[in-house]
Amino acid sequence: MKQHAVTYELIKECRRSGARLGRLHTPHGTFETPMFMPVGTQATVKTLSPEELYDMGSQVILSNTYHLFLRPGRELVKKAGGLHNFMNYKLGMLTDSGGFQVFSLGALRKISEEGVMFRSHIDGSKQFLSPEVATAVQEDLGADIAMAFDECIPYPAEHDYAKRSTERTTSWAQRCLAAHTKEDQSMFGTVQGGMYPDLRKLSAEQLTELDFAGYGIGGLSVGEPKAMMYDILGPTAEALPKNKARYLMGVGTADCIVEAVNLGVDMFDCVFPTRVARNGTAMTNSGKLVVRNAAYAEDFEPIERGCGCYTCRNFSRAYIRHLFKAEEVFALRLLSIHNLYFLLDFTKRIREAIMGDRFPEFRESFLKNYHY
RNA sequence: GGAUGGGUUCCCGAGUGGCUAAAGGGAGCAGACUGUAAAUCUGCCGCGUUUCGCUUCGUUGGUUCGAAUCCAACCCCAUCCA
Repeated sequence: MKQHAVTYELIKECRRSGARLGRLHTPHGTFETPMFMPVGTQATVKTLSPEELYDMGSQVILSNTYHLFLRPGRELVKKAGGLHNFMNYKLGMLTDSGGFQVFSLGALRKISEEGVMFRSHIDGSKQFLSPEVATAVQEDLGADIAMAFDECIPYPAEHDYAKRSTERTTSWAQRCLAAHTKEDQSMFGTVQGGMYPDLRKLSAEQLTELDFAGYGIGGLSVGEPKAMMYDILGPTAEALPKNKARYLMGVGTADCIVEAVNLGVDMFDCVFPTRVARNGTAMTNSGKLVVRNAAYAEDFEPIERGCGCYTCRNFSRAYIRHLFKAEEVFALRLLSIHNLYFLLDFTKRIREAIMGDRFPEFRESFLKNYHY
């Protein structure tokens, strides 16, 4: 077994659920799990400064290989001294491999065993991403964690296709590891397998053998019912080694996070809080609140009473709604701050609950009060 | 006082005899958003008992099988002339 630059330390397991309390040791610090990672696709968490992220308790953040590869390009980021220097974020960083773009840019791409041909959504030019290219680009970007290049398939998908795709993800994972040389960076593999338990199990086993530093669970929350996601997630997480971090990719919302923690997941990322914020929706302990709606025109309460975020400490629903109606950019910032704070604080409360041996109670009371 | 242009659904604005409850935009209202092609997208937007009925295009009256569209008078608005 090789020495990884990023390691997971299991601190405590909940005795009445799958929840785990842990620490992620990285070249840029040690971080606590379960953890939510804000997404900064293009080397910026949209609308926010690094200082604002630190203030809300942000630990590891995400950036995206595909997007930075297209613009500004790997050479430029490398010349800048890597992503940390380029965007001046001093804590943990993870780059997604571009595997999700294989899914989300479905109309603009062609997959082969060798890799994926993309038609750039920016200028239409042809671009090629393979396990080797994605790994090399991620080494140039220099995040603490690089993700193996995978294929994220849509839901629904035929078993036959899911099987071939899962096998491809495994062979791509091998190629990624073989190509990876950067010593102060670790690589996580990504489990696929669609909504098929047999494929999930196979994928988890094959990737575990490859001894990645941690494991992403991909291909979930792509449109399937939540119950199905949990059904797949539980066994998948269980099939992964206990001494490695488990990262449910692309999730999400508070209810999904608490359920996934319950099933043994340690890390999360999602565009949901920031995207939804820019579209006028706030996340709260009782579910979403569309602050843009007329109901809040004269509501001078904060988004959520008792919330410690900058937005809630200083501004009312009525004010934020006004900013949205007037299309003022401050509105986007205020809700982005609140939503990220909410999830970061939420995972903190989850950690405290696990530590205090009351995670099942925490989960139950949270879900009871939460409206979808 | 005279001349010309004009008054269209919350606003702007198209429409000049039937295919018009009336284009398009704005405003308003609501919904969606889960490893970011997203400060985006979608729907509603005269009223109602909603595959049908009713009311509406400055006002009143008229022509016509049929009028926002044609005619008359009147009331407003804009510009110009006195």
